[in-house]
Amino acid sequence: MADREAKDSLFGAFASVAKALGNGHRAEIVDVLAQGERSVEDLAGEIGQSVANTSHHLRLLADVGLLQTRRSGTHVFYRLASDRVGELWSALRDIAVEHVAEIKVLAGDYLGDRDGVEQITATELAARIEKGRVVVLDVRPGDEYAAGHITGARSAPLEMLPDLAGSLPRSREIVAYCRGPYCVYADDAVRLLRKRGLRARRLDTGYPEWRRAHLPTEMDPQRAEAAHRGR
Amino acid sequence: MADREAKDSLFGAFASVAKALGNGHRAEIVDVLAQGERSVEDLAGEIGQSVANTSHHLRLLADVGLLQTRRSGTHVFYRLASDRVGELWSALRDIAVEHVAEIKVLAGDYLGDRDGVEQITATELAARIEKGRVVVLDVRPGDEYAAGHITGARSAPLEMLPDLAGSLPRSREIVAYCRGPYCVYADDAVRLLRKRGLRARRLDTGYPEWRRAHLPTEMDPQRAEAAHRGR
DNA sequence: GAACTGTTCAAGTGATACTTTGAATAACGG
DNA sequence: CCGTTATTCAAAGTATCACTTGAACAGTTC
Repeated sequence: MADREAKDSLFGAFASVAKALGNGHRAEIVDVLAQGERSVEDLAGEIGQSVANTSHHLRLLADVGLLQTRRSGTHVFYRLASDRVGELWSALRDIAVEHVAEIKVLAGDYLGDRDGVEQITATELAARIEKGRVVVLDVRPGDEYAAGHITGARSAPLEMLPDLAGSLPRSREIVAYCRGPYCVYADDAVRLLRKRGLRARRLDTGYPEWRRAHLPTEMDPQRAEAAHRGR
Repeated sequence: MADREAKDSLFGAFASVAKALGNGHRAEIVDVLAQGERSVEDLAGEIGQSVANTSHHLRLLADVGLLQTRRSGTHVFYRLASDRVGELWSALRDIAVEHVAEIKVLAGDYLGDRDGVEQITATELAARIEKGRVVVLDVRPGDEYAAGHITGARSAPLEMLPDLAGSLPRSREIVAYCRGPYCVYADDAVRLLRKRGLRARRLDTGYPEWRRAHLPTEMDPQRAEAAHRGR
């Protein structure tokens, strides 16, 4: 059939998008960008690569349409092209966990022992927030909190958590959350808090999943205004 | 940080799943398997590759956990590891279309001119079926129909459509569907039927999407029994 | 055991992927 | 305009990997 060639080209184009995600560093970039936009320099630090190399990977992702850019002064900010890209990444990650036995081992190596770190689902947490019976801690870096967080959550970056721990109520349950299911911040936070005798659990997912599920979020007033102007 | 290495390994493993989808032939295989299980030989014909090469690609997909196999006599049947894999593929395809301008061109090259091929959404079709005001035609090959189809649909493989066309009511609207949005069968069917003066449209997606949306489906009684035994 | 189907192996082929380097470009502050 | 800072580009280095084929091998059925 003469269509063969056209069909191969079409499916080759579909595949090129998958190929863009088929590299560990680029996967990590997408994972970080699911939190919100970031500068090249920022991302380079986050993934432990040179700026030039990071820029290279970013360009590749942008070329297949997964990322978009915005220039602000001397900085260039990259962001996911749409929420659907974040969903795609989540789906890929979940399927990998579900079907690749090896990943459970690797996740264990990275996250450390999760014994003693109890989890809570997003729907359950949402219900508890409604009833006002829980303190929610956002343990991501401060600027990620400012860019958007679970409504009512308090910012508690890991470095500041030891200082904050004293002011937390012993009577109420504490739930920490961070970037996603494969982010260590919340685990570290829960371990620290439990060591101090507080009742702490972690959200089983992270902020991007929460937001995409249309659960209540809010952002730093300044940011909200800026985002509004950007529309 | 010592975690760097562990993190790279973890994200590398996530990326390996994406890499498996990052090849045109493998993408096509997944697309075909979304209709139901297939033998190696069958798939080789479908994607226009040698059996050896197809087996190779299938093994790669199975190794990252996206496919599973079943042996029946001398044949080995491959299938998607779960519905979620089909969803992942759909999501990838949709994002590619949404963000890669080039794909619209390639799709046009493959599908031909879609002028005159009106579409109908799944929800709209479901509503019309309820009211009994529409004839639904499954224009995929007969065995795909047997493996599962839209409830009430009539099997009308493209080769047999010219013979069947005469028996279709001129008073009612006809909707043809096939494997998915990038499958040409339904387009060809609609063009043929319209040429004969019938009112025909195509479903904008395909059978896999319909089933995953939990809209009503049924299967060949024999198949249903076999599937039941397999549980 | 003959026929059929699928897998594996070894080998050929061709190229691609990733990273670094150094220079170029762009925007800003003064 | 100039120096500074941030990012991108082009090129080269490095390593290796991806894809396909043909033939041998293995499991199943008749």
